[in-house]
Amino acid sequence: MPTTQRATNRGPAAAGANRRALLDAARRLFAEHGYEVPLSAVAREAGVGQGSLYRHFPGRLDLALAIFEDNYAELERLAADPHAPGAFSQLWRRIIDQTLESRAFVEMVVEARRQLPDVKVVNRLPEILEDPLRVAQAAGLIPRELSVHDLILAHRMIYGVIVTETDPALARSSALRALAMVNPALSWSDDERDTA
Amino acid sequence: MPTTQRATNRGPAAAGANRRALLDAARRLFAEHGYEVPLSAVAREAGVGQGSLYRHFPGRLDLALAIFEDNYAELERLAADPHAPGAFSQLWRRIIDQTLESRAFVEMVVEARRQLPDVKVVNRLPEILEDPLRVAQAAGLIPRELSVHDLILAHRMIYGVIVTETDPALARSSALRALAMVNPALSWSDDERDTA
Amino acid sequence: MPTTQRATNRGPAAAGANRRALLDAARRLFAEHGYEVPLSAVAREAGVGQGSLYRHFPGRLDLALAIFEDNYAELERLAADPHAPGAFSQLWRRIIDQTLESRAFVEMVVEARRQLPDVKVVNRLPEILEDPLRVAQAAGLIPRELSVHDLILAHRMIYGVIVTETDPALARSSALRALAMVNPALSWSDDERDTA
Amino acid sequence: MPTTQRATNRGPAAAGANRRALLDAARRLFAEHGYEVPLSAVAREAGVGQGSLYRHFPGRLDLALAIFEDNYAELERLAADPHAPGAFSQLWRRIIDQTLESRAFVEMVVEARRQLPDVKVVNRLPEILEDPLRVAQAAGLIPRELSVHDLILAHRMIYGVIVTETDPALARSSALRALAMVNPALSWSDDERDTA
DNA sequence: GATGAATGAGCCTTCATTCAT
DNA sequence: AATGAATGAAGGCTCATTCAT
Repeated sequence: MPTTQRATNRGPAAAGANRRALLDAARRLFAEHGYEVPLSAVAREAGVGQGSLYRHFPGRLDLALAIFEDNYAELERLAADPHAPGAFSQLWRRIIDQTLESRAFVEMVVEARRQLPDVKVVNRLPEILEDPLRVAQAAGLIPRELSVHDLILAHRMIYGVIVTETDPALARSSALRALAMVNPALSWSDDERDTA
Repeated sequence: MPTTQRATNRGPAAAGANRRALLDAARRLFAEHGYEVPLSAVAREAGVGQGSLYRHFPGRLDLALAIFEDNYAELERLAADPHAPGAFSQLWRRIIDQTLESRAFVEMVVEARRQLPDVKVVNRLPEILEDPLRVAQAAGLIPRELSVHDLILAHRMIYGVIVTETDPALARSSALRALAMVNPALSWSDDERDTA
Repeated sequence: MPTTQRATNRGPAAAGANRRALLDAARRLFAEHGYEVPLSAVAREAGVGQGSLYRHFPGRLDLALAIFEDNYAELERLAADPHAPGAFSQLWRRIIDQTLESRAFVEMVVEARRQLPDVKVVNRLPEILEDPLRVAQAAGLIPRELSVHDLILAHRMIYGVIVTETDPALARSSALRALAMVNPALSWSDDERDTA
Repeated sequence: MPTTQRATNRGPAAAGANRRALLDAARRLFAEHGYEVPLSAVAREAGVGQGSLYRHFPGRLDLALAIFEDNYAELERLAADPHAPGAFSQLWRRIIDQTLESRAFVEMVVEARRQLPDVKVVNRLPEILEDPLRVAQAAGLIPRELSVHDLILAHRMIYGVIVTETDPALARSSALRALAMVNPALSWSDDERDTA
């Protein structure tokens, strides 16, 4: 039961970089081929050995959760200063954009929930949205009747629109149209230059 | 996990019955375990040999499409008489209920779309909804500003809500809440006895 | 996720033959390379697909238990007629010979016991030996003071001798020497022609 | 499952200590989980880096041989003064006890022999036993007809008994019973306090 | 036609071994 | 000299698909 002769080994130095590469690869491949891509493909795409993938992320779910984590972290940065001008609007757009970027998200959420006994996959959006929403409502930018929970429900609805979109190129405009149906204040005209 | 245990080799006789059994089994297992259940499990659940499964449905997708077909057929029956009282309302509810019954639908649609070059998975809802909607609008039951495409978009939104619901028991009420957000005329109070 | 093109498929007819081929291959490879041989090697040696191996024997242990079973079955045949002349002596020799044939037996037993919660790997030797031993004692061939349990202990001792033998060619004579040490009535002179 | 948690990188200082820690860990894990425990587990249990394990012991076998070595060294200390009262008896008991302590010994021996062309795994028991045995025989404590080789054969028999024992708690008494069968002079009554 | 065993590609995972730090 | 991450071969297992009966 002997083993092998390897080629390159960039040593433990690559540890951090590998983790990042794996996350990026996973994000890319999940988006492109769905949540069920072979993990071996993720390792290959990341330019990393199978073993390293497993060291960093013992299971597919850990990869998914780490991506969630990243996304949440970005949103939390955006939500950190609720009084900045356009804080809510930027935050909300970013949430929708993240969803557009990862069509596989639904599958991930579904699977994550199927597999994790209970909490674990906490929805952190409520806390993230709370302050920015209040400020935006005080400024009259968002109708008072919209609660944080309404927004989260709206977000889930957008998931549905995105994931059922035949042509990826249309996903964004469909999502905006859907948002407008829910409440015009939650949508925006996407005139090519990402204007609000 | 077998639910429907058929007896033994019933010979060529059971030809038609097998098809039904397979569809039922697939519907059940897709709902319970997701679109990716082993096809062998479907055959087993149907009490049918592996080979028969393949004769009737050469691939997973064919199974999914046949289920779509069934659903559409049911809806078309409902839409056949647009002037029957409550025609639109019943049709619309059934659409939502079908969606609730098959949480795996999203995955199926997604996968079906990913794999089929183009058409093939035609969305037949537009024709189905057209007449009943017009009649309902004429009767003042549904606002004029809602187009067939709006309804289809709403349907896709409901997909999202259902599939992201943590607790299956809450799926229905979340869906209704979401519909109400889109347009109150599309929702209904679900007072336990499925009343409209 | 399509699959493959196979070469030969002798159909379900081969079912029984495959099982036998797998058992034979396992017996051979366990003996030659120890209990930890790759199961894939067993399948290859048996000229059978990986999947068939798993259908017949879901785990390594099932293979081991089936081999035990075979051995026991042979011994039970031998023990069936305790009054046949030389019944005990033949039975006892066969037990020792089986042990010589499968040096990997110790590992198997050890592993089987490590993995199976409790009983399951029943030692069937007591019942097998009981009647033949009594008859042999009545005939004055075996000393009265040897109980069935003593024989089983002796058998375990022989295991130890066989498995620790450096040169396989010496295993048999070492075992006989060991038996003679325990009790001369349990050994025999092995003058090339398997005489008792 | 870590038992011995060492602190952190203690630098080149701990050179010698590491070797000891590795041996202890290996002895423990071999006994607990069998000879095939992952070497990484040994390193972890020893609180030592993977690399250090390899520096000290290039392969699994080296670890096993070092353990043998330790055992032999202890026995040689005991055999150093054959005329001390009870020298043989203590030596013999210790041999049996060592065997009881490492049930994995059989596997190790078997594997060691399988892998090493020839000598290398020298059996040092003959020299160790020689003088103490002669003295004990002269004193009438051990029958003259027992040769050193008989003792070694008896030892191998005890291996078999120990390794096939289902319940580890019974291993010792089974071994003693077996020894008594071989020759009462080789056994002893183990009345709880390890008395001879 | 139905049946169910057979097949084997491919994925997940483990672990011996190397090597930058 | 120690550390621990990286590497990749290899083995276990699953499952889509075929095919003799």
